[in-house]
Amino acid sequence: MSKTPQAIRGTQDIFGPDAEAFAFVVETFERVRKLYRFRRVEMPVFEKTEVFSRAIGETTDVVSKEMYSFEDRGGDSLTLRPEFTAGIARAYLSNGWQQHAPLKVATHGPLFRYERPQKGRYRQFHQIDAEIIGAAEPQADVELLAMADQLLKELGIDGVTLYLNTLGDGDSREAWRAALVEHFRAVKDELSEDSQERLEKNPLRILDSKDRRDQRFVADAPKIDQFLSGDARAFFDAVTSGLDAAGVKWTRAESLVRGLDYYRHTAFEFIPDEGSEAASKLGSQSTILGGGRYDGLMESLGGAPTPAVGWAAGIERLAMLVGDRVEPKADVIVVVENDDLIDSAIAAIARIRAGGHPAELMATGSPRKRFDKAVKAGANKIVAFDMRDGAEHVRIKADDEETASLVKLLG
RNA sequence: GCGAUCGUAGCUCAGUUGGUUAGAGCGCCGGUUUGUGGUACCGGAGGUCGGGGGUUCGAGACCCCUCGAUCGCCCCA
Repeated sequence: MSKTPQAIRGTQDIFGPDAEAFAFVVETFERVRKLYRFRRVEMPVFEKTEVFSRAIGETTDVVSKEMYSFEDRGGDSLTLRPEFTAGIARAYLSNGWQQHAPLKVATHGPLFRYERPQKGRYRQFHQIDAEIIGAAEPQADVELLAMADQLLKELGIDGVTLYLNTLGDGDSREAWRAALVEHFRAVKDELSEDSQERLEKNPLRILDSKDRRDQRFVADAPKIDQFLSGDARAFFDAVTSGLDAAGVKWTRAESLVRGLDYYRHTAFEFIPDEGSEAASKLGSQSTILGGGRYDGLMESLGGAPTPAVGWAAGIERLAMLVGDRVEPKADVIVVVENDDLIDSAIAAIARIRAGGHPAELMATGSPRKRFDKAVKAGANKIVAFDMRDGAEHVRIKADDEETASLVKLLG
């Protein structure tokens, strides 16, 4: 038994270039979110278990086997949030945020899912999230997708395609689902074991099965388009024409479905193109940003029918795609080459930092090697304190203009 | 939850069919050298070989268990 405790499986200690990439994703999201006028919200990390079980659906994998649920000291069943949407919906209802509708909100933070860890999949992971609540218009879907598209562009991520589908309204979705069950039940024995199970729990999922045995029957499976009501079709057409107008490229994916029960109408995922650099960085975790419309969710939490759309993206997955970000170098390094001058150096670096320059003090280790360490650290401005002829001597290594401004700063 | 591969200094790795005191490079610390500079040389610290058990005269290596990482399935962001 080793004496130092190990980190919990599936958690990460993010440091160095990885932490810089993580911060870059969050900072870029914050900037883009303001561009689209989404308001910032902070949400609890845990909720009553029923918030998730009712909103997401009892039969989903997330609820039935991936939640971190526990009883608190008062005997209530609580759950560490496995996603943002259900908690935001609960907050919308319990705080009377209807008065702000249509409400555009954004947040980010940790989520928890008890899954087998893999590259790009963790038990504590982090998402950025954007929601528009109380907006029934297809323009809301368009705005949300335009924001996602711009975010990915500003992160410098390319080789990614937006796949778009509609699940229709509640009636369309149910009719389609029933037809799918009928279609696949006829050939049940020839389906993969996984899909035979999906037939009962989540028949839509059979459509994106990777198993060859299933794919034979997927090709001629009923299409959602056959079941779309006139309104549902008009809604989807409005979304796609809005995307075209916004300059957002998209691809129709008829078999794209979402795992959670609450989705209606628009469903979408941003997925790296096969064979692209992005795809190889992500391994088998292909979706980097996904979401859709969830008009039925509020009712499952006891609220009035409320239309809403949202998406979430995994920060770790995005960070893998933006690549290593170098930690910024110090603007100025103050080197103490003689320990008697430490106080002079402390006074100097205080002024430099007050002047707005990121600065580092180099005053440990062999005095003779400190200057070399400063040079090696890559600072372009170095202020060195040393004794020369029995008196304090300050040397500045920088170009002339910078030297002048440093001299002024140091008085 | 299922299947597979892998765990040796801080990092990247070597370590012969099982055989003395487990090594190298980089990094770190110290000394000398250089002295408007990222040099060179010398020295040092740092490993219960992921953890536990077993086989053996002897295990870093072989076997079992366990923990973790990675890859695929499932699921998802």
